[in-house]
Amino acid sequence: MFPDAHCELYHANPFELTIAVLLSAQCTDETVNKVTATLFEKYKKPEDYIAVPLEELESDIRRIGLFRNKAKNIQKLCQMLIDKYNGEVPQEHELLTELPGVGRKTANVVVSNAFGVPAMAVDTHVERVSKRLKLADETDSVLEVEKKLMRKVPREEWTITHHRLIFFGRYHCKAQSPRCEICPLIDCCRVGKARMKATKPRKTGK
DNA sequence: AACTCGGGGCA
DNA sequence: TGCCCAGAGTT
Repeated sequence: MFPDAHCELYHANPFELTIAVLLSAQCTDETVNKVTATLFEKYKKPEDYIAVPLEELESDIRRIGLFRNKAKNIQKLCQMLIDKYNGEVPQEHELLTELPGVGRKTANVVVSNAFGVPAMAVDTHVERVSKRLKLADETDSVLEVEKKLMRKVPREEWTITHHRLIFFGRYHCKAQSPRCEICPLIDCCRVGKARMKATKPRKTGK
């Protein structure tokens, strides 16, 4: 769907994408990819996830953080898909957020990457980068950041923009160790220059 | 707004 | 070892 998406899970079908994004909360994409690689071999449809005991599903995703909550949510989610949507993932954002474990960010990722609806998915990376680059105020909530980004970027580029910002935040403008010394956006940054000055003198014998 | 869940990755 | 991480739900 998005050939330059930074993460394998964005190339999955709507159902697998939903499961993968739900699993990705509070852990890195590399970890999720390792688990889903084998998980999607064993579980193909919603029926497959509820056909096994909860303990077995927990064990299958045990390497992911928060795995107990996530396993429980996945089984409830699959049951809801079967009961209400004929086993398919609904395409409406509002219906998606009614699913257990699916919040605003996950729903935005699903509608934009699986169904082609432009959306700005704001996670911690997008929030941090947006605030550093003055695309939003430091005290803005996640929702406020999302609105400001949508205002600044053309609608048809919302989806690819959140991919770019996530990639930039994950691999370059990191939370704890941003690579300010080689950053081309240093002049637009709220904290970059001050940070470089503060971390520069590494051998001041005081 | 603050708290909790939780194993993996990284310094 | 300690600390943080592609969030969501509850209080």
